[in-house]
Amino acid sequence: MQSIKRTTIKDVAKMANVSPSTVSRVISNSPRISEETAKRVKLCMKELGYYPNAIARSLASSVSNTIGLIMPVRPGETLLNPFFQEALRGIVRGATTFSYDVLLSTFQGDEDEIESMKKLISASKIDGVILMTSRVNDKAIAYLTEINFPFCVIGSPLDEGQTFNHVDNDNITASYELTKHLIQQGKKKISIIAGDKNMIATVHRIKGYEKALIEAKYEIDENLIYIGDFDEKTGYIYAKYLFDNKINPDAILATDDLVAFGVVRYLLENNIEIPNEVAVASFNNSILSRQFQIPITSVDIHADTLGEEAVKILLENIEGGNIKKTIVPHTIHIRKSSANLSSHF
Amino acid sequence: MQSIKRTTIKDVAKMANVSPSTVSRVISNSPRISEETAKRVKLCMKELGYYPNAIARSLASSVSNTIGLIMPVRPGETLLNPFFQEALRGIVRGATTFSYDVLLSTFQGDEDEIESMKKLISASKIDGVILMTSRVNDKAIAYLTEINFPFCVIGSPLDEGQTFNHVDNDNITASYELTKHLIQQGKKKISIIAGDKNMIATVHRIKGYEKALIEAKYEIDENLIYIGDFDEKTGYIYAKYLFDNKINPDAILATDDLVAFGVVRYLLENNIEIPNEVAVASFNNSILSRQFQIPITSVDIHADTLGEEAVKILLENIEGGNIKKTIVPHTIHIRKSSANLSSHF
DNA sequence: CTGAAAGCGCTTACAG
DNA sequence: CTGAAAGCGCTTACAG
Repeated sequence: MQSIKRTTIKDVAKMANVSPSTVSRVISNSPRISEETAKRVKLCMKELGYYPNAIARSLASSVSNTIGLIMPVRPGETLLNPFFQEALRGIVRGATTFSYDVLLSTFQGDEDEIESMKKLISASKIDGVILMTSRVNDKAIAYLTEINFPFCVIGSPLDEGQTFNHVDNDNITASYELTKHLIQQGKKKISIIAGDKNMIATVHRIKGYEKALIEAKYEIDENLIYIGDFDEKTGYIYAKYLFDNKINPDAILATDDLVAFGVVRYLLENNIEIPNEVAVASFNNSILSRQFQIPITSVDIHADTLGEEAVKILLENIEGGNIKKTIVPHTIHIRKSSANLSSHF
Repeated sequence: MQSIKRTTIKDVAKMANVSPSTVSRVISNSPRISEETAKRVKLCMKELGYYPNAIARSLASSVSNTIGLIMPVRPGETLLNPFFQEALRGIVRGATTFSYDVLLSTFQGDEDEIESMKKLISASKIDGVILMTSRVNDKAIAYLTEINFPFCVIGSPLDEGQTFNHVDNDNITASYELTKHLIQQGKKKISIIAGDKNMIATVHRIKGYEKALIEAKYEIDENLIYIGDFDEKTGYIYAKYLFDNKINPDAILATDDLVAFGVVRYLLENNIEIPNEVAVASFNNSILSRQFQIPITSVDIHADTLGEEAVKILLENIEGGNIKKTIVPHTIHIRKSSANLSSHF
């Protein structure tokens, strides 16, 4: 098909008896074109089956109408978490609304993160970037800020000192409320098993947990706080550790459903009764948390909304808007893993 | 940052005292450049922090190094199915291996499917397309074949008559084996609840089911065959229908885990014992099928491998290769929903 | 092995 | 309201 001559703006111009400039203006809906001319040109475009070449347009105008999605470190892993899938759904929905495409770009194996980003941006394939996470001392955020390239983070700055476009939940409050719920269930020894310690979300969720403990005048015990990865294994391993070492908490807060699944699996295997002996609660409200062997109390962070809002903020930024943030409200779903429910919630 | 003059091939040429053509050849590793020159040019590129502009390159060479991923009809729905997530993972992995990016493009709301595709291809943003499904009388496949644009389908032709690049499981055999397993469990009245009837996978899975019944000299009963959507609701509704109307099967085969979840939910709510009264089996082996309230027997179709293989075939096709197909072997996981297991499988 | 020149298909000041 | 011309940053025959 490469051999077939493609229809260009020139063909349309010739047929409509106008200049290519005029056709170009019709395509971009320039107001400076007479209605009559516009109508005629549009007719010719349809007649010829003409569609604009986005690449040529990009080169001439430095606009690609494409959002870059950068996945942290290992794409395989990220893509496994249901959170990503949800967020992606929102991003695609948002992008579609505004006629943008989404480019999934990943870091080549051993390449340096910033190097990959430079390459991607210099390639001119994207107008802006959405980062799926924010980390402590995030290099990607620092770099994008430095070169002043439009971006929006799904996540938050560590504290108020730093400012950049972002959408997030109020993770501190969500975790605080979840912990408080466990306290209200009469739990006295609440452990937290968290994912990746470099993620701001992890830091915030631990903070909220501690805030609730302090408020209830519970002691903050280092033996109850564990940090691993965002996976089942982490949950299983630390749950096992807690009981092997007779630390015996009566509640475990996991910072991600996947972690909670590992925790529950350990508890079930060891015939530890949920929620009476040990209550479990977690984050993300993936379909699994609802349908799990034991339905798990979980915070719905509305990842799809986060994704959609991130697109909105990014596009405003591309248009020249100021730095913005959006906080998406969370919803806590209490289920059997943390409460003796009489009926279905 | 728009104001900052970007480093171009000309700057590198000037610094290295060669022509832009030479720099271009160094970038593309042309063998016709002396090692010495290449080395010098590369040094200058690094010095200047030069990265090639992929858009300009695309326009000049008609190659974008980007794969388009076209999602069927409603992006929101597709993205919900774990199959998609798995396949996407494989696609991204495959694309990364060959230094390709992945463009997620979706059909605008009410636009005609082919119209959207024409627009996307004319835009020159992609070198080839991966289609996530194959359907009966698939218009997208027909169109891409007609214009001879490189593509690969995750799915199969309806029969041997049609040929196009594709990767798939042997769905007929997988479904045949799964049904046979239910028969071997002593089940006499096996119902099948299938997703979207326009999908080739659905057609093939029903075919495999019927093949097993015929072989076992069971009657093929229209009252046992139901077709809906790829969702929980479909499973729930038809399970309810089966029992409300006293059809009372002793096994239900679902063509997707999501459908099976609906089936199981109905059975549990109505205190129908699994697997003794009714056995359940399904497809896709999503994490949920393992961890569900009752672990569900499911066929692992290895969607991530399907995605990765689709990329390989597509790239070969872009390079001018012939039409190919790859069949990825499936794995059946027998779980408690269909068999009384003494130990964990 | 290297360079000059044309061209990829658009956009956009500038001029009228 | 419209057009001629330059330019976006590359690639690639063609010539040497």
